[in-house]
Amino acid sequence: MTQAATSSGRAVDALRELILKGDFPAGARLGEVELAVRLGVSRTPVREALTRLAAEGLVEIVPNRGARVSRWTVAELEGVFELRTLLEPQLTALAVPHATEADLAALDELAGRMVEVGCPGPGQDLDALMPMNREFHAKLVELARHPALAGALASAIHAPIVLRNFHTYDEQSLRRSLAHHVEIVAALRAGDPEWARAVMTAHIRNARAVMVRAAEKQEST
Amino acid sequence: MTQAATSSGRAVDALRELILKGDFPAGARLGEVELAVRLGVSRTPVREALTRLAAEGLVEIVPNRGARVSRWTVAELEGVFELRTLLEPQLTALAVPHATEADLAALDELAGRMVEVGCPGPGQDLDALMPMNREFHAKLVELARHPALAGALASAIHAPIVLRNFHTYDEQSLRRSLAHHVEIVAALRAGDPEWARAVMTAHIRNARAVMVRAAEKQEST
DNA sequence: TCCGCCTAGATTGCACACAATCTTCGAGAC
DNA sequence: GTCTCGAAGATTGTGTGCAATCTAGGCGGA
Repeated sequence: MTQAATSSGRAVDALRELILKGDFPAGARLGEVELAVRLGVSRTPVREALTRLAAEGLVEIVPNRGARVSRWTVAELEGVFELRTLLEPQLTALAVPHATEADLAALDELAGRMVEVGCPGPGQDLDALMPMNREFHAKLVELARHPALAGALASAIHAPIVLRNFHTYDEQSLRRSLAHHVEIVAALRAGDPEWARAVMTAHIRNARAVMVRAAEKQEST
Repeated sequence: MTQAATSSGRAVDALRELILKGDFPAGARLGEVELAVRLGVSRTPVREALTRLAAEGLVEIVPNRGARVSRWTVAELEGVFELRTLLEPQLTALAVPHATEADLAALDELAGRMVEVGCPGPGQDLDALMPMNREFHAKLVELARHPALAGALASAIHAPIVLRNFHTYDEQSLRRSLAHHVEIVAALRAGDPEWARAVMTAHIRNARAVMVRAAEKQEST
C-alpha cells in the first residue's frame, strides 16, 4: 500500500496518515494551497492525492468547492459494517490454508502483545494498539491471497475514520476484541476455516456495536 | 455515476465509455497527449481522468511509464466473480422490500425486451443487450439503497472489461441469463428475498462460467 | 556474434499562471 | 428589519512549460 517513488505518491501516503491519525477532524476543509504548503509540494500532486483518497472514500470532493474529510452518518456506518461482515469473514476463511508455521507464530506473538498492551492496568496504551491492529488485519488479508476481495475490503475499512482509535471501546468490548484476535489465530492453527470465519464475524459485530453507539452519541450532540 | 460539470468529469466519462466500448483493447497504452487531443482538452484533466479510472480498476498506472488498459488473468477474473457472488445476491435481497409497483413494471418491461432482443432469430441484436443489462442491474442496485455495498460492487463490476459484450455467451448460457432476469423480477414481485438472492447467485455463476471459459481460451493463445 | 554502454527522442511528473467559479460581506430597496 | 443584489477576495479548474525519467537504437569492446 505504501508508495514513495513520486511526489504524488508521498502526498497520498502523508495525507492519508494525517487524516487517519486525526490531525484533521471529520468534515474539515482540505484547502489545496494549505496542504501544498504543509506537505512541501505544489498543488498538482496535492490534487492528485485528493482525488485518489476520494476514490478510497476518505475525503469527499465537490466540484468547484474543494475537498473535505468524509463525514459518516450512523446509517452509512452501519452499511459499512454490513459490508465488512460480508467480506472479512470470508477473507479470514480463505487465509486458513495459506498460513505457515512462521505466519502463525508472528500472529500469535502480535495477538499476545495486543492483550498485554490493551488490558487495563499500568501498562495500558490504547494508542499503541491501533498500528498493531492494522498489522494483524493486514496480515490476514495478505494470507487470503485474494486481491479482489482485499481491494473491496480496503475501501470499506479505511473509510470510517471513527474506528481510528480504541478509546471508544468500553472495557468489556475491548477484552472481547483482543480475545477474538487470539482465537482467530487458534482457528488458523487448527486449520478450521469455519471457526475462523465465525470468530471474525463476531469480531466485526462487536466492533460495529461499539462504533454505532459512539456515532449515535456523537450525532445527537 | 455520470458527471458533466467539469472538463475532468467529462473526460472520465468519455474515457470510461471508450474503454468499455472496446475502442482500446486490453493492455493498450494510453498516452496522455494522444488522449488529450482525442478528447479535446489539455493533459491536466486527462491525467485526473486516468487516476480516477485507475481507482476504479479500469486502467493501470505505472509511475513514469504511463497508463494502460487493465489486463485480467483468469485467476483475477475468478476472484472478481467470487466477490460479485458475495455482494450482488445480498444486494438483490435488500432490494426486495423497496420495490414499488412502478419499479416492478419497469423491470418487467426491461427483462421482457431483453428476451426479445436476445433470443436467436432475425431480431437478435447482442450489442443492444449490453446497455439494457447495465440498466437492469443498476436499477437493482438503486433499489437496494445501500451505498457502501453499491460502491464495492461497482468497482468489481466495471473492472473486468471482458464482460463488455454478450458475444461470448453460447446460446444455452444466454437463454439462462435472460431467464434469470425475468425470474428475479418474479421474486421481487413475490417479496421473497431468498428467492431473489438464489437466482442472482445462479445468474453470476452462469456468467462466471462463460467468462472464465472465454478468458482461458484467450489466454492460451 | 553478443553484451554493455551511451546518446537522442519521447513521455511523464511537477510547478506555476491564468481563467472560471464560489463565498463573503456590505449597501441599498422594500 | 429583512431581503436582494453586487463587487471583492479566495479557491478551484485548466493550460502550458520545464525538468526528470524512461525507451529505443547505435556503437564499441570482449
